[in-house]
Amino acid sequence: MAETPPADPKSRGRRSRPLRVADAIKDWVVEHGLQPGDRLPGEAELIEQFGMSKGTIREAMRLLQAQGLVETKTGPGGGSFVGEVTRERASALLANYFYFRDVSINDIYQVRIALEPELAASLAGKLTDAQLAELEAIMEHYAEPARSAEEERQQHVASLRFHARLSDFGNNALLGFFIGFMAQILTDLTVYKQLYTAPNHDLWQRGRLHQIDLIAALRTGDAAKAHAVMRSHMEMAQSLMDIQEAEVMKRFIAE
Amino acid sequence: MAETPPADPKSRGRRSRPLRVADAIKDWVVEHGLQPGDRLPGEAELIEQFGMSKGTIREAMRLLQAQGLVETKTGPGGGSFVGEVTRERASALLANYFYFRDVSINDIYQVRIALEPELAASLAGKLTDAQLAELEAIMEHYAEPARSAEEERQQHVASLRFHARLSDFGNNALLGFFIGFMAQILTDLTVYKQLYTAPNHDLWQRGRLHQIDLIAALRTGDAAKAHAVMRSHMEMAQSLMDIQEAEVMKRFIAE
DNA sequence: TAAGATTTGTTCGTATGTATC
DNA sequence: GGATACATACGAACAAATCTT
Repeated sequence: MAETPPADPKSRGRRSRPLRVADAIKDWVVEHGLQPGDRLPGEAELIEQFGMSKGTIREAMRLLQAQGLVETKTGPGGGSFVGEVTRERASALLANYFYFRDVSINDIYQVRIALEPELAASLAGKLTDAQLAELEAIMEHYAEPARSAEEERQQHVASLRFHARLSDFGNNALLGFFIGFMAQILTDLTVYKQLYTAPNHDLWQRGRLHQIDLIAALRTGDAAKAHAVMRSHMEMAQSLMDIQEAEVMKRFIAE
Repeated sequence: MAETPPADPKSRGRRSRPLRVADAIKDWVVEHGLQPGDRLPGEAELIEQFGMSKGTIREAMRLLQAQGLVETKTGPGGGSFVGEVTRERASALLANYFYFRDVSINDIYQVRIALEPELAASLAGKLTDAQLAELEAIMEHYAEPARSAEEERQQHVASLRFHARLSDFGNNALLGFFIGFMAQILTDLTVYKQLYTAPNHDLWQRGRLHQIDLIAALRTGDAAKAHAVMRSHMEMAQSLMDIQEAEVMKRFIAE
């Protein structure tokens, strides 16, 4: 695991005890190659090992818990365990980074336009029938044009889920996370703000046709076609959002 | 800010007190629109406000500290302050997500190939003379071919810094973070493992020419050229790494 | 169902460390 | 250097959760 950078670089030597204990435990996990679910020493043992008080040890565990690196359970058989950082938590922690930074919808789409076609192309011909069926099932949520702002919003969330699922199907965890993260941000935004409140039959139809073409290209394994269709789809979505220069990501997320 | 998702979704109601306090403080920060550096209530005040013990409050602060959301200082005028999540910390937290997942060098390059040309194109004609000069200064670190494995490694780190700086110059914080994150991962990898240990004069020359062409295109504002050159550069780098199917990101990073 | 064992969760009082004035 | 205002750390006790019998 990576060392947590100190907030103040000059405070190298005078890091607090919980911080040092947390680092030591991380190193210990790495050196012993512990896997998610593996047990960590209990509070009592750590108190003895480090020669520190219970409170200090517990603060160290909270530091690790907030990062998703450990989970604790009470009761017999309980204790602290190595945790696998979930996608949700990683998204939440990363979203905090952008909280005080200005990220516009256009910024998000600049990245989506570059990444999503790449994903689509790499997935062409690689999806199972079950996966294709799942994508088609999601599309059923917007088989009919929306009749209200609320329905429009629900459909937009569903279409973002389409992209998030697609990103799960690849075998590139990095690409999958980046795409899923952006879908998550846009979803939160859709739910919180009154974005996408104007049902537009024409755009609905074109967006749906895009996805139908995309599924077809994915099924037949036409990577170039999948890339082109996804690119058109993204560009259309971007122009749709272009008006919305709202601020984005004005919330936190973490444990 | 975003709520920290519980490790176990079913444990909605029985979240521990430090967790609930941390969430309450986050909400309080958001609702009051506090900015980085703004003061949070002191321990004593929080103890009274929440009606909880000092230990519980402190554990809550550790949860927030690990996420980079607060910083604490001792002494008069000290206390807890709203913190801005640094790029380093966000990178570290995100790297933890990938610790137990397999991310290959090829995976990283699939994303780089999609993103870096996009960045280069969007920056064409937008850089100041000072920024261009800084990039050229970095290139000086590999003006001559490496004569040893160690020099080769240093040059590779420097060339990654080139890309990281370039990503800082854009005004898209999202794109900048993604690119900088990948450069960071590759840098750590270069330092830790014996990657890039075979000096290769031919590849060194081609890589350097790429960057010279890139600078020229950025200066003249030729977006298409910048895109193409960066794409070639990335593809060459990828083929260079292709042999290295080593596992990546086998370390943690956080506070 | 109930009791007991185990482990984390929480409190309180006190003392120490640290930075500012 | 001393006083002040904070966070930091310790220790003992008790509470709550959960597994086993």
